[in-house]
Amino acid sequence: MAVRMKDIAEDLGVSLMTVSKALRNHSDISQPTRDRVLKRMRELNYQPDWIARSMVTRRTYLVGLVLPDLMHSFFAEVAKGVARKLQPLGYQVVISDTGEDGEVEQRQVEVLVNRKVDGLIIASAQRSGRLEMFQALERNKIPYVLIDRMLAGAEAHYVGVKDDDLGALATSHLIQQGCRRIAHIRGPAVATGVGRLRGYRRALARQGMEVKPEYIASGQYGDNTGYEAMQQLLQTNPRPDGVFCYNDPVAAGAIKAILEAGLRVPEDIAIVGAGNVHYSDLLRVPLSTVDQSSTAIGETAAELLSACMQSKTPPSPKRIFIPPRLVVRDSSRRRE
Amino acid sequence: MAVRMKDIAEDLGVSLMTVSKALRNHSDISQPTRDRVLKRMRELNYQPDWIARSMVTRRTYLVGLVLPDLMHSFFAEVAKGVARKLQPLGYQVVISDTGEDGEVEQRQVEVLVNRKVDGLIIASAQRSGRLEMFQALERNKIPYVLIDRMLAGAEAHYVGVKDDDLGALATSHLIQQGCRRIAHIRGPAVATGVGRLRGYRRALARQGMEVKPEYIASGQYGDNTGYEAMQQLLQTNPRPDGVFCYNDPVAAGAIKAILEAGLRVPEDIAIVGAGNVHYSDLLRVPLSTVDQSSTAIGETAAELLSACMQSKTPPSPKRIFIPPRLVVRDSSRRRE
DNA sequence: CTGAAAGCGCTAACAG
DNA sequence: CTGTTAGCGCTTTCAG
Repeated sequence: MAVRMKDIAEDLGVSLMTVSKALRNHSDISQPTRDRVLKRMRELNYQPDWIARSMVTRRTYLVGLVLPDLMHSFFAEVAKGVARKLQPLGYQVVISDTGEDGEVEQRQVEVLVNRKVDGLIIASAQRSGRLEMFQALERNKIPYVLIDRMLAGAEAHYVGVKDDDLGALATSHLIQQGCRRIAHIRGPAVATGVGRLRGYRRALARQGMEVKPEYIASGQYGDNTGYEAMQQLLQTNPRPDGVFCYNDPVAAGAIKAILEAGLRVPEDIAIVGAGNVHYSDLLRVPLSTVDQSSTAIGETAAELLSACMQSKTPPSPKRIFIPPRLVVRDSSRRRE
Repeated sequence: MAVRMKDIAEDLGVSLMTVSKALRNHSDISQPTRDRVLKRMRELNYQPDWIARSMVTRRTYLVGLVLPDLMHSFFAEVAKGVARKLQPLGYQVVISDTGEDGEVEQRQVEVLVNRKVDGLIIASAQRSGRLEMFQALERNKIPYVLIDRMLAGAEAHYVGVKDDDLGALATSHLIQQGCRRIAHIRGPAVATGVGRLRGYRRALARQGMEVKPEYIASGQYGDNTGYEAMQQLLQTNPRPDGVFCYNDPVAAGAIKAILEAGLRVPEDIAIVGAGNVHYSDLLRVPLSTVDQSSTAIGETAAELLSACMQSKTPPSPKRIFIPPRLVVRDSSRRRE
């Protein structure tokens, strides 16, 4: 069927080995022979069988990308960044959507490991402290890079923002806009959720403002949860005049709830999200948010992983922090 | 390193073949032996080496999913549907984002074919008439299913809506809402773009309404293009009172342009999009749209492909049409 | 510089 | 029912 090295070798009257070496630019082969072989390869449109090659080299040039939710455009953008960097190097990216479920994630990672991926990039849905999966990866010497969500205790490579800073940045902005009763719709119990909450607390504390428990509502990561959490916050008395939301979808849901209640954004309640999803600008009220440079995260993680896969000895864990960037749109603009 | 069949065989004092057969539930093996083998496999946590297996079976259990844009949540949803169906069958899905570029698509498909995927699901960015890629797939006997965008002339499996019907449905709805000057922001020159335009024309013709060339603006597939196309439409005189947009992102951009011009949606101009992206409900004006059952498309395509990959002889091309469903929200509601 | 030998881990085909 | 033989297409090792 397809052309094999053997065919080319016989065709040219050389040995199979000569062909193999010529293909891979091995040094111990004469220029004329190499040229002759390469020329014939091109003519016959020879394509190396990577399966056969993998069998002996034990490398697949497959990389797993494990994400909580592809529908969240933040992660779709990360995926683009990863693919853009890795494909030119000959890697194929296999995406796994875990649906923000730690158990599913563990199974998916196992599948990818059985698939013999050369490395993994993971935005983990593991609750903090659940390190088994990563320990297993280390035992098996499979290089991996965490993105977006750092795992306390994991001696792993990480690329993403410092969530404390992100939370503090968003919250401080609300304070500057004149908000005095600032609430937070918090995310899941992963690093991002926990860190942003911590940043929110830190910013309030720094201003000597009180952190009221009833002002911390539990959303998750989707717009429907933001909608519900906001309805709950609207019941408090006095109600908040500013809300920092875990992410943009949650913020979009929150805005919907506020408008339905007959209140105005930002006049009655100012809103800030996080993630800068690409449609933020098109929402009911254009959404203020904190940009995390999703594409850069993907690209940086890809570069880091590629370095790990190259080097024989695992490099010491690197943490690359991307500075969060405030993007002010209408949803929080109360002062000029 | 990892446990191999050979290890288990020696461990149990049977031949390698016995182990191999037991694993795959071959019939000619006694129940006791099978049990003994399987038990030991579990104990040693044996994982078959799929690369070695692929080498001889010539199947990789890899499926390529080729999409124009992962950021468009319609396609992200399709991807979820595909993965949900295919993963339980042991397939791994490899997603390729072509950026709506036919050339990139061709290269990506080539890469996937070299990767020896067992099959492909493609929402193609090829301009109509560009069939080479598909002919090559057929020559190589690689089963594939087209989704979302049918290709005229391709004798291929297809899952998606009839775009003519979709366009007619949206346009008729605008007519029913009392719009009399209906414009269209058209998409790229792929089946969806062409078909929706045709449906738009058909609906107008059926009502004896004139199709004015200046009412057909060329958007592409992103919100920025919708924004620009709408600005152009606003220059026409008289300006349209209803616009059917190629897809939801385009519609979102159009709404932005209208509001910025100081006009109201839907009172001055009613808008309908297509695709029912998940955030449609959260936009400036909640967006009326035509739902295409993205997840169902993904799942159905996956099932169809899986059938093709199973059967030895290629089944005759099947076309599965999913009925488009109108979702009316505020952006087009002018009458109760 | 070139090539022969050995084998990666598994399965298909057939022999006992 | 069990096992033997012969590869899949390639690379690694080592001898010419």
